[in-house]
Amino acid sequence: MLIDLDLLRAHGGTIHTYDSHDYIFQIEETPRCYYQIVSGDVKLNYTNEDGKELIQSLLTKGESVCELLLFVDHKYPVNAVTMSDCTIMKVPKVEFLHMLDEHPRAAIDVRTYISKTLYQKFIMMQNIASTSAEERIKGTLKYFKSFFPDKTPFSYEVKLTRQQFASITGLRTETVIRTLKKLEKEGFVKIEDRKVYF
DNA sequence: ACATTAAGTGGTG
DNA sequence: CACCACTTAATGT
Repeated sequence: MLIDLDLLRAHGGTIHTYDSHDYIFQIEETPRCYYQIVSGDVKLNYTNEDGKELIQSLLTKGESVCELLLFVDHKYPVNAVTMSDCTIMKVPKVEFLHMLDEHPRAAIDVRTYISKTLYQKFIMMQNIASTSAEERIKGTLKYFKSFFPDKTPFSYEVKLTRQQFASITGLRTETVIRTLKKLEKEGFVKIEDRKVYF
């Protein structure tokens, strides 16, 4: 949990519930609130000029949603879409900023969180900049698993659908499917009941 | 049982 | 690889 819920509540925070596939905010909207996921999964996405969805990042409980936009004067560059039923703590921007002034600990946590996610962005950018689909997928798998404590082979199950995986790597779902099968033959991943283990 | 979504296959450019 | 067409498997109501 990035910031204690009671602290957020004490600064104007309120709980909101969303159904799966709801928009928390959309591209071009002006950021006015801090959002912290209490439960559920959220994706940040946008549609490219070809009409293809590209996922910028995946967020889960405890994380905040595009909080960095509260520190700069820009509109949202992505949509925030729920991927499941969600409950989210929402705090008005002004009160959130006041809270950071009054609680250095929270300010440090936010700074650390932003740094961490920015670092992850660097890693993903390098993965996606790879020329071959195989390297992109390998890199993305390693990236995902890096967040899990169990480092033993095939201990990590990819929870994403092939389609979502494609939207993250910028590849076609057919390419993801075929490459994944190729990686299975190479022993890089294991596939059981259509589930991918790495 | 029927509709919908995801996985998988073949073939073309 | 992307893109298109289509089949098969899995899920949902």
